[in-house]
Amino acid sequence: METRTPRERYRAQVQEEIKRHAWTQIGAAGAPALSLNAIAKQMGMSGPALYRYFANRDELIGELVKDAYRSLADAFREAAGAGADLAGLARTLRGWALADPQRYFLVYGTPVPGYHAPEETTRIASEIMAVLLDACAAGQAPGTPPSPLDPPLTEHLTDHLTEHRAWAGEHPAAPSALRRALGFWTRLHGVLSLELAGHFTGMGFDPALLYTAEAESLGDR
Amino acid sequence: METRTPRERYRAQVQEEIKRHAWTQIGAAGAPALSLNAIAKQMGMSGPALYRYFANRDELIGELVKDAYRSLADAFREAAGAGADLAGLARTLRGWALADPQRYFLVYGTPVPGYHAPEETTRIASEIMAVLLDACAAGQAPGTPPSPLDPPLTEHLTDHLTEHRAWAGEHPAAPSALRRALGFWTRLHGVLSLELAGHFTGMGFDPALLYTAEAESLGDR
DNA sequence: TGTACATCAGTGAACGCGCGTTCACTGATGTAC
DNA sequence: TGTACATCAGTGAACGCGCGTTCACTGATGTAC
Repeated sequence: METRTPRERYRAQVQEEIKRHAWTQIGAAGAPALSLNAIAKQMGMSGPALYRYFANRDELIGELVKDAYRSLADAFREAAGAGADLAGLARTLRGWALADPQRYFLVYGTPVPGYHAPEETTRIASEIMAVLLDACAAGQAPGTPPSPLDPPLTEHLTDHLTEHRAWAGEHPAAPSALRRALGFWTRLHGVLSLELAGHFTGMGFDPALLYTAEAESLGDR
Repeated sequence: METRTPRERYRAQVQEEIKRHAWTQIGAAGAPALSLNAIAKQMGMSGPALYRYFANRDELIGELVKDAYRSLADAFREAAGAGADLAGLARTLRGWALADPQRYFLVYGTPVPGYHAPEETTRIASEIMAVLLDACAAGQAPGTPPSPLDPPLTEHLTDHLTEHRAWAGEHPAAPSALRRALGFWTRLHGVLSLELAGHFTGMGFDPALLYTAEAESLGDR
């Protein structure tokens, strides 16, 4: 324990208080800094001109979010329409995310504090989930014995999934299929978000290998 | 295909151009909106007073990030010191994340565009990884046969992990232990970040159950 | 085909505001003799 | 113990800036007769 003068102690105290307030501030405002005027300037227009196209800044952001959701839903529908299985959907998700990391983060990244998703967003989200659930249920005939490759399903979790299937749009899939859909989402998102946030850079390591390994971990047959 | 007047087409075109520019802007600036003046006001001080404590805004943010990393490292070290296994570390991680979601997102959320992590941050990150690797290697005697519960390890991935172990600080762990550490990180982060970003809300579903199930998926013995 | 009118994209000035940061200062606290 | 000086936390004014947004306007384009 080093000796500290009263001044040094006081200084450290205020430093801590500043940090505490900074933390609460970060919670209040982490929204993407998006400037209408800067956009206008880049387009060679005056700022007010944008108001012909969007009522205000929030409406613009809302549109961006909706577009992002729609683009993923379209990619999923297209892949499923072409007969993609779970591994195919995994590749689709990765392609969509890598094509535009900012778009990915706008949907799955740090939530914007004030902003709350419009209804259409959640509607599109459940469409995406529906495509995924179809793929999880397909190829799994009723009564198929569980494979050791399947994501773990305790009795407790099985009950919980059976009771709470509203999120799945009451999709008539077995609990094991619901479990696989959840695993798809969380495991692949785990690799993707860490990769896109740069947490693997400097590791000299290829996240794509890990991603495909995780996709294979879902017990698709 | 609905009919559209030239005006409507033009309008839609410009709308798209605006959105395109908005996208590139979002990439340039998603940093947490943190105001020094607002902090000072909340503390009943004048703005310039803060410059007695931090050279500027960026230095303050850097300190917050470093504190966040340190707090997780401390939690991990403490848990490991108390003899926690992988499941225990998983609980530690979840506790740390839920205790302060903002802190979690500052470390693992959408990366701040301009900001680049100071060296100390990466040093702390590898300390955390070292604790995790110890836990992954413990209880797995050399030559232990692989369990079907283990995360999947293709030959290709095994080779890759064996070659690229710099990220693990040259930790003398078997590839299967390295693989488990990676799985720990990505799978738990996947559940956590989706949960904290609110992607499970309105699903009437308990993410904690999914989290523990994923923790069990790591084949800890 | 030509003319009168309506629509509407875009402009420029202006608003109030908060931002980060500098500067010269005041006044309390600590230090040296 | 008392006095002179140095240190340093905090203030208030000021800087230039960019923000979202409003308003009255201009001028080109489309529409109706």
